[in-house]
Amino acid sequence: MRKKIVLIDGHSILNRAFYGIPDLTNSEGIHTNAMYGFLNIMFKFLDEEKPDYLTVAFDLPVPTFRHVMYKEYKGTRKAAAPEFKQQVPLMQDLLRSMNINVVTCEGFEADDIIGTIAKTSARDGLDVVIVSGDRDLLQLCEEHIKIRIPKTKKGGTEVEDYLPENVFETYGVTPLEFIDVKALMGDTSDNIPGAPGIGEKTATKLIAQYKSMENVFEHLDELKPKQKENIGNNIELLRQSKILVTIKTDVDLGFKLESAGLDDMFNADSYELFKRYNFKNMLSKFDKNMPQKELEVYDNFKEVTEFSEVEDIFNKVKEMVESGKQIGLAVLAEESLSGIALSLSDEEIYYIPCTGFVNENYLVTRLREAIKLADGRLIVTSGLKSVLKFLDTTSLYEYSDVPENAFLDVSVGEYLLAPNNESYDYVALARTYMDINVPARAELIAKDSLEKASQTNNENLVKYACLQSYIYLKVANNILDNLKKMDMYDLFINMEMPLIFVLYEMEKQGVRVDKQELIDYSAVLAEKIEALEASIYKAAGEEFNINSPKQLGVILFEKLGMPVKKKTKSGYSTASDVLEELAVDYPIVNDILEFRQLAKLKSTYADGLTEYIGEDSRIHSNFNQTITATGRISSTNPNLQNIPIRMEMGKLFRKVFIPREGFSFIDADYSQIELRILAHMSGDEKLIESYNSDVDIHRATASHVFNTPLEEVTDLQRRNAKAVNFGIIYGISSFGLSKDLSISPKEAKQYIDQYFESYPSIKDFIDGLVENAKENGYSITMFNRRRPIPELKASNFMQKKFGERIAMNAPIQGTAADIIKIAMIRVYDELKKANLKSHLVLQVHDELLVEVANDEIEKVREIIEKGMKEAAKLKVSLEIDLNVGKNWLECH
DNA sequence: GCCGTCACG
DNA sequence: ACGTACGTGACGGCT
Repeated sequence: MRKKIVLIDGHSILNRAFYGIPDLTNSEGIHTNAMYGFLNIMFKFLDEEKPDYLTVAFDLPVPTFRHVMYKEYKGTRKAAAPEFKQQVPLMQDLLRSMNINVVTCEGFEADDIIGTIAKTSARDGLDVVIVSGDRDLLQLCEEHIKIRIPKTKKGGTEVEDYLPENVFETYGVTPLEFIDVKALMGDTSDNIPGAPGIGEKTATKLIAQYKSMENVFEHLDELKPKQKENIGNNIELLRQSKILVTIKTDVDLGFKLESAGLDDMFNADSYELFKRYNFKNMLSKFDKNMPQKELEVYDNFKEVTEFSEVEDIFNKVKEMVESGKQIGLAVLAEESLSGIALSLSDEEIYYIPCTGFVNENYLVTRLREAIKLADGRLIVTSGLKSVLKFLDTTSLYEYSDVPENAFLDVSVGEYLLAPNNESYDYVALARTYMDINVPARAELIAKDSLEKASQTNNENLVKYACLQSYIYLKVANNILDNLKKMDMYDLFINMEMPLIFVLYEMEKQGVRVDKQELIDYSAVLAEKIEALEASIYKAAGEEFNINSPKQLGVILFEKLGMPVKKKTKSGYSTASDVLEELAVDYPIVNDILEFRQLAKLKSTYADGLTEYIGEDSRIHSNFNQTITATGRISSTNPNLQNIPIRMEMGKLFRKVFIPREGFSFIDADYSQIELRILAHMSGDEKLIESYNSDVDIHRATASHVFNTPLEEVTDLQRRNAKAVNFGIIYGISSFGLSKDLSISPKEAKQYIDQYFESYPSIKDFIDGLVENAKENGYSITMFNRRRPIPELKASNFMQKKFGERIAMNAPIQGTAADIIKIAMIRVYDELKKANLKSHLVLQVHDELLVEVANDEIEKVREIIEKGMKEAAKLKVSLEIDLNVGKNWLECH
């Protein structure tokens, strides 16, 4: 068997990866997309070729012999993007860390290195595979030298493979003749001139016929007069071109095959770098090489079913908790409880399945006994909100006897430390804090439910459970230390941890929805939609799927010939702002707009919400605490934070949200909380004064900006001022404002300039926000919540601007999120303390909806008012609008 | 699984 | 020149 060597054209593959993979940045702001793409391509080829040897060749950033002989060589090539450049040396270091042979050679290019190694290796009896993004290398092709050119197509990479016969099929010339083709036609990207007027077609034809450039020179008389002139007048230049495009195969490299062996690619050094660059899905490659750390622990995972043993474990847990020691807890529950895992130490990690005498009641009882003994945050877990569900489902106990401060939720803690992350599960925590890559749920128990997994693959289920409890316990103090270091311990302990209990209660309570009303409304919508459909089909002259932007685009812009105002990546934009413009001239478009609106209402709200109404006539949506980068909470399954309010047709959905019998709703929302926060944080006297004198804030802004007495501010001026106020909060840009107000960016800029002239301290404030964020790499709220902004380090103009807008917005939006979280906790605590039946049901960013017992309305009104208004002490007052009603529409 | 669209703050 | 306002989630269509 011939041995095989793979040769990679480092620069060209890295470059291809850079443009093929969207920008990626690690937490330090280092761009990693090219490296990531390179590794993907490299692993793919290693996998396919299974070579014995591997070498990656790179250019050096110094002139080569080509530059010396022809000073215009690569002259017009524009400088590479800095995001690319910075990755070149990093890539080389990364490869070296993987013990991969990286070769460079002063005075020569990567092509020459590859050419030399390829030819010598082939001569020495190896199979050679060259991987490059560049067709220039095709000239190296021969029986045992294959060229592979990866192409990034959407849906994966395709590879073009070239052996000599493929080169001939594709180009009609042999690999060696390819050099002459190239010399004749030139190469604009390398600034090689070639003969004027001779392109790829002609050059190929001539070489196919005459076999070499020199032979073409011999037969100039047989050419067309123009070609004869173009080539004949440039013979010297063309000879030089040929030297330039000929890849050297005799460079003195001192290449040793032994040093190109593949050995120990996945070692501790490379692991560090993979982790640093956040190549998460590649870390599993290290598994079989670095298992030591994990295996030890896996051996200590133990399933315990013997009743007396379970008793012993719980007794030990109680002892530990009593003496102030932390334990790790993971609860495995879906429809029902499968079991719990307890981690007491590195040696004692137990999975206790829920079976036999060890039933749910038993487990809950014993666990609660331990929790009640905890003085301090000793019960370490993740997803505490769902753990509470398990602790609460028993009929044996009152849930409220469990002390809140017994728990520590490591995922919520990690969210504060890195709110941009997408996951805070045990896999992510193990990577971040323990440098290990542990199997994810999907790897252990596939798509099975937990119940099914316990029957089919119990061993993996035990591993899944124990791993979690083990990791939670392991990382807890690291996370606490980091929170303290970053001054977020208070935020964690006094805001995020207590909030878990509030959100749990809200989810548990849910909100009542009138199912029949929803179903009826769906039917009404269906009827209207059908009528609109008929009218649209008639106007279009055919039936089509109006919900398909693609089909709709064809009808509107091709068949009906409407002017194209805006395009998307994949075709014509049919977004509502575009359609609204068209509606003036084409009445059919109004029907389409209405159809869209009603279709949305029907699918998302009428039919969508109906699905979620439970046996208790209530919707129990999920409030997620670890999603947003700014600190807001989000709502899913269903999303109850985007129930319509602005449009008449949509509003009606608020009517189906109703309180239970004997209860009412109180809805309270902050009045312009973000602008008030801006007033406070900036300390701007004018804005503070406006709020303290209780004038309409947008009117006051208009008065200042347009230099008009308050009473004379026109509606238009007020509207403009309002838009500017929003703009300030979003991170102002003249372009965004101009779009919002349908004015020119120039006019928008004037408004902004005028605003900043009127409010200089606000300008200073937001400039300061950006400046601080640039200096620190993150923004910060009044309550110390951080948001890292890696975008600020981008050299891409757009991205940096985006980072700047985030830096302006995040502290304001985040502080508002902090404040309403405080309010929620206070309202929750007060309701509980007063032993009231009323409870929070929804939070919509600046609004709280409370289901209130009819005999508690006045008390609860006071609690809400106090809780919200006094949630933070600002330089301006926090005002709320509060209403009582019999449905959500009525009280908002 | 991504895109375009649109619902909310 | 670049080509956008900040933060979310769900749906239908399409690949």
